[in-house]
Amino acid sequence: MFPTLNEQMDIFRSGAVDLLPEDELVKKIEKSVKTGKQMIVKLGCDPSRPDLHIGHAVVLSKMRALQDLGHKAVLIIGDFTAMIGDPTGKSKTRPQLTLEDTRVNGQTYLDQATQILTADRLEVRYNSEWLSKMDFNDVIRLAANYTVAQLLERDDFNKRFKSGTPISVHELLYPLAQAMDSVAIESDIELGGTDQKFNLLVGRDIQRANNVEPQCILTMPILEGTDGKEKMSKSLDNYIAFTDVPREMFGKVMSIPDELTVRYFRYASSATEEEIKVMDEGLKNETVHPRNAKVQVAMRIVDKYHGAGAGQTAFEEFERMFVKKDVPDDIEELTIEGDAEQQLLNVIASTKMVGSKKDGSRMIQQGAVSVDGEKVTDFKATVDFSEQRLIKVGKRKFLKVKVG
RNA sequence: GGGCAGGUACCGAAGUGGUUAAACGGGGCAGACUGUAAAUCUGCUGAGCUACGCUCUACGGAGGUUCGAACCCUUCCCUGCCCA
Repeated sequence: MFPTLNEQMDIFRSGAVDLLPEDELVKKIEKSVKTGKQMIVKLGCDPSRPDLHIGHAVVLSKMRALQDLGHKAVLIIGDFTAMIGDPTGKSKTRPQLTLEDTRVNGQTYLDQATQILTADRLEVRYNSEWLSKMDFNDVIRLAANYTVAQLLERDDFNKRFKSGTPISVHELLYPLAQAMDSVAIESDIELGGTDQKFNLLVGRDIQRANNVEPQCILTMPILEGTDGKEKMSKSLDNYIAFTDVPREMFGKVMSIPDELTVRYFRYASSATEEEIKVMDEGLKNETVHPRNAKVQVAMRIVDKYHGAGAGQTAFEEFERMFVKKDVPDDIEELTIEGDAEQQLLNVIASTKMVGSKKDGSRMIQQGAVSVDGEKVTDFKATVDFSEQRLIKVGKRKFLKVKVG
């Protein structure tokens, strides 16, 4: 019923950065094949910011691949740990959320994650289920399993400690809380980004201390954001969200630095190893134009989230908009109240096309605003809105407005 | 508990009584350019006002001194370091 060991190992290894300890994993797989019992694959997620981007998809796709092998995926929604606020990669402590907030976010997260995961062989657990039941005794017993020096090995804590940035005690508890998740569900393997390596490894120690067979860990690369420098994250605004409309998604992929094209192809689209190889070689020996390669990647990514064919449409629209400097065809239309003749500044401010009136007047003076293709530079100008007018602010903001 | 150093706009960081909506850097936005929303160059970057000037809000919080405070004083809160 399960594929053979070698076939499975190929899937496990593909694209992974760390797979530790490999010999333990081999034993687990052998046991699973022999007994016909599925392995428990854990993935923890942080519902404090539930908008998934394609960086998250790297790990989720791996999870999906393991589901397809026949293993059981357990998605842990860290509603309890989100109240602590995972300090990962942050120089500052995150805001703490209420349990209620995290529940709502958890559902949103789940809705998006299931775009990649299959509902078969999927179990969703909230970690407040067991963490909220622990009393102070339990916490002390848990904390006794780890030393401060061990926790300070974690890169993030280490940096903060050395630079004198505050670390609260509750943050130190975060890896331990997460490790308790592994105890609770008795996971065989836990997935995560490379930034989670430390946390995942803590899981092994805490499982062992609780007489649970230690999990293996599998880490996937962290995808760079569209700026090509930092990791993709919402706070850096260099992300491509699952929910981005095709046009946005396509454009954002086009904006990544050329060197990242193949990486995005491998980790963000569903390309096969063969396809990746072809593109990589084509770019290296210059038989493939970098732009065309990127277009291909962009189309594949759009297809992945918006269905086959969506990429092609997005591409055509992109061409029209940027290469031919034309306007897109699905512009939002808005009907406003009042007189036919209205001040343009008021209109763009009230429709949120600009941040404030002050901001809007700056935009107009900079020549960033046009009406029906005519640039407007007088911020006191009025426009007759009895007919529908096409307003453009900056490069990408369009709105059709008329008085109704 | 004691000592020292700090808390400035989205972030980092100057400024230590008036010419400070606050230097500079990063980020963001816009314009030009580009295969690209990359790179580069240039400009803008608190808000309101029918407005090239005026008003309001702002330098951890609250008071105070002063004609006038981010800058001085009091007090409170927060952070780091050292000693105990």
